[in-house]
Amino acid sequence: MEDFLSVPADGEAQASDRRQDRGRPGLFSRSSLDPVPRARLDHLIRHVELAKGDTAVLEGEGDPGLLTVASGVLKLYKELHDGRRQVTGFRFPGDLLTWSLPGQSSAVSAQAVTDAVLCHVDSQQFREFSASHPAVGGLLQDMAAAESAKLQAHMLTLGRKTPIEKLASFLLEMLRRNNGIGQGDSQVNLPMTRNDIADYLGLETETTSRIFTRLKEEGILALPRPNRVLVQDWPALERLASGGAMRPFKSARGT
Amino acid sequence: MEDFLSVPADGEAQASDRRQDRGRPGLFSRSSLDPVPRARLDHLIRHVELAKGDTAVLEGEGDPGLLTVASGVLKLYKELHDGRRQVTGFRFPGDLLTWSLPGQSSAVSAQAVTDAVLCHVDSQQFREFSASHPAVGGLLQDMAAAESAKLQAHMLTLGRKTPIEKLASFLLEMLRRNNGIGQGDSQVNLPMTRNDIADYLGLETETTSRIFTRLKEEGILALPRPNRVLVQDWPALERLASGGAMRPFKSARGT
DNA sequence: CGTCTGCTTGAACGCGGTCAAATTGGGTGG
DNA sequence: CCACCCAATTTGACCGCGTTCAAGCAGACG
Repeated sequence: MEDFLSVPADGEAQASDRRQDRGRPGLFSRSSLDPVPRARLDHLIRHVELAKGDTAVLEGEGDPGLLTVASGVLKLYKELHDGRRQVTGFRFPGDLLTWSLPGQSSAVSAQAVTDAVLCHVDSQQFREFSASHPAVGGLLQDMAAAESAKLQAHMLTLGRKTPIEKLASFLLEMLRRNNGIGQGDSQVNLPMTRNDIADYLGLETETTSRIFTRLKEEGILALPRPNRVLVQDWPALERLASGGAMRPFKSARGT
Repeated sequence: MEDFLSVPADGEAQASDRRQDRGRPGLFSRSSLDPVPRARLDHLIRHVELAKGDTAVLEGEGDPGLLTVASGVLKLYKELHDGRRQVTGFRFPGDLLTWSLPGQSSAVSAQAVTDAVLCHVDSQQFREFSASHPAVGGLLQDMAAAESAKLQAHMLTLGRKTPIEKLASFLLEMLRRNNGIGQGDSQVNLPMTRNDIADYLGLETETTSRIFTRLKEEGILALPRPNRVLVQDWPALERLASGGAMRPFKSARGT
């Protein structure tokens, strides 16, 4: 049970993201759980190592079971026949990746954005386990409720926000994610490509790029390198994310 | 415990939708559950009657508990400060409306599209109950997984489909919903307004209306009355919904 | 019969998509 | 260490679709 600690250094997140990543690769590592059920649960876990770009789950392929992220970053997505792609979310260490019902196939695909390690429990085994450990079932319920809230918040973003508001919302999401985890507060490393971000926000890559540029010009953020974001005007960013105006696209290079 | 049967006739759905609606107003009425836990569970239920337009849950207001739909139709939605609205889903008899964690406030609002009756269980009581009845907890897990799959499918629609594809997807969703429940197969009554549909699909009312018209002109469906849809070219509709072309908006009145 | 709400239709505009090309930067091998 | 290469990002120019603004229309109800 100590072998989880042999988690490989995460390929992409290197420079900046290796705080929490190593920490506790157990199943619900972020959650409180009594030692006894925790130990029993750990027996059911199998670890899965992924290289950047590897597919962890493929939509329609049967019963991926319960998967959580031990280290690295993954993206969840769905595709249309002609290749149009919607990224439904990014998952970080400690997050629930997916869970399926015994015998059901997966509703989404998941791909590694960086090298990653997952924790896997067979869905049938988990079902049985949670039946005898109500706290664990409750934990999944909690995570499912949080998941549902997140998905719905993102639906508002997808359906009703302007591109600028979308990107602002996305950046805040990422920023908040590692404020809680420490680091220099108003900077993030974005391990995903502009294309991934675009697919997450229902935009095109070019649009996403242009808006990064615009936010930089407005002095709202700085981009030392494309993947490194540094917030310089929090209030402005938050105003944007919640629908607070600014002319829709170009023009008004506000100094 | 027999008093649930006093379910009021559902206001809007009158003409066509009153099959299943009366039936079994219990909590997980559509699901298999042993008689004993079922009876115990029923003790915790309180029924809530809503008139068309009533608000059942308001985003941010605390702990709505576990709510399911006994009869009628509801919409779930989120709003931006300036009034932009995203309908995240419609809920029909037998559906889970929302569930919250003890003490957590709701992530979405819910409003009655028609007169409706809900089943309500306090979240704390439900938590305790499901701890001693694993099957019930599992049921919620199942519904949560189905919920998550639905939300993600709709994210693909919102972010990546064209307006025509969006409407086609929506119509198929509604059609399938009452094919399983019986009725004349290729017709549905849409209890929600064009505006609700638009807010569900991330479009404007006018666009939605124009596309209805276009689908009618193409001979794909008929609209005896605005709220009554009759499918005439099922394959075409399915082709559209899954991303199968047709010039994006006007032109090409294909006879 | 009048009013009101929801639906439909029309016309014009402008944002974001699309196509195309330049530029950057990270990684590799000489 | 530098030169090179390829993928990712950025920038530019143009165009079309969906929104926006503005009337008409139809059915439901008092």
